[in-house]
Amino acid sequence: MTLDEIIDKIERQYAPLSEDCKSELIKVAKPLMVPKNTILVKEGQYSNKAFFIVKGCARAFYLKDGKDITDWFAFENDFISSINSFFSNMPSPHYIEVLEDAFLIELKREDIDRLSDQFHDFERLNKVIITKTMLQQQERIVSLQFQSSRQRYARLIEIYPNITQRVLLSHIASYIGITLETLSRIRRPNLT
Amino acid sequence: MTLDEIIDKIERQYAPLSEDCKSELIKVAKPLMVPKNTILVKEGQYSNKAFFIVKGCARAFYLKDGKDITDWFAFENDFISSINSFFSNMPSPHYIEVLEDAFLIELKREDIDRLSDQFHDFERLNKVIITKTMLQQQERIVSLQFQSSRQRYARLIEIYPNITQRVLLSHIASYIGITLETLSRIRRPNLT
DNA sequence: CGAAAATTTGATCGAAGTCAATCATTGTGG
DNA sequence: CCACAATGATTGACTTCGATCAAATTTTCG
Repeated sequence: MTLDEIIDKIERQYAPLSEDCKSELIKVAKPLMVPKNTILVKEGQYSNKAFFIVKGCARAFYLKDGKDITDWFAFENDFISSINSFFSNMPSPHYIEVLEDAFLIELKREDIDRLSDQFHDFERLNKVIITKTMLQQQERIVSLQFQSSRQRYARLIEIYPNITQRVLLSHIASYIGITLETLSRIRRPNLT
Repeated sequence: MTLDEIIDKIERQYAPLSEDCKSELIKVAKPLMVPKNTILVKEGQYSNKAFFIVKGCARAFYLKDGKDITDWFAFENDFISSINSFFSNMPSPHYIEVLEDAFLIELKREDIDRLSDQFHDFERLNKVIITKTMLQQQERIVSLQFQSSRQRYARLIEIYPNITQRVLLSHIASYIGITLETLSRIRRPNLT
């Protein structure tokens, strides 16, 4: 898949870009093939990179009292970054880990900011991506606030039907705010 | 406080605007004085309005199985809208209620969209506001996912030191995902 | 194949929920 | 301007969901 085709995909998924903007974007978009288990961003690092996932998947997680807690999953056509570091310029509380051999596009914040200043189109693309993220987070807050662990798991499966084939249950468990053991019990053949 | 002064405030708080953009914005910004307890948006309504709070405060909440659950607080210099309705064009799952006699600025989505198309500046302002919201939500997710109810309450007080004087405890309780009774116990003079 | 990693299962515990009653504060009509 | 009704907050008793600790079992992969 060429960079042109990938950018087309991004445009279809999010918002269109002018030809000028696209040719500038191509100059700074860095294709990246990375094997499973690669750590893209480490805790404590100032990460000014965002990754678009062409193929594969990744997660953001952090270590809280030695426990590994997944905070975000990203699959094909999603972006992932260390949200706090990228947007607030803080040392990243997150790690970002690639979960399957992946094909990514890396973008630096300085390039994103420059293109956003230069092209109204690109600013809009940016806004659309952030808005989508915000809406996903909104749904997640509602889920964490009022749904039982069963309901949260059911909802995750609704959104990502085959997620269990792609990521470890322990990652899913911490993502929906429960322990691995509880998730295992939830998944057990019904004993009504 | 004049509309000009308010727009200055928004610029300082979020992002600057060109003179052209500001004069267009003034044409569509609608000042609004509303008394305490006013419902600005009702559940089921398609709301295409966002409100900037000059003075006073408001909350977004919804009714889940008859229970009133607060999903968002907004104070001076904050924006509030029915997030799903405004951004995804769905019937609003939320109510928006004014909690103190308030001075608001109402903006319609069609105007916001038009100004965003017309002025790169305004698109950026938009993006900055949405980004800020997204980062707040991020913090809230982390809080709901890993902190005890005590920690969540302490954190809320850190962010809004005098919130308890401005909103009901029942609203605070549901916002941090606990019952009113649990909040009451948390607040009780320490019994270590 | 065999060791390490991932998942399941079991037993017990604790934080927060529910239900119910009481206390405190607020605001309105006589 | 007080009385008392309505609303808001606290407290108590009991229950429940999911956490923790501890194996046992299954899967993955070198």
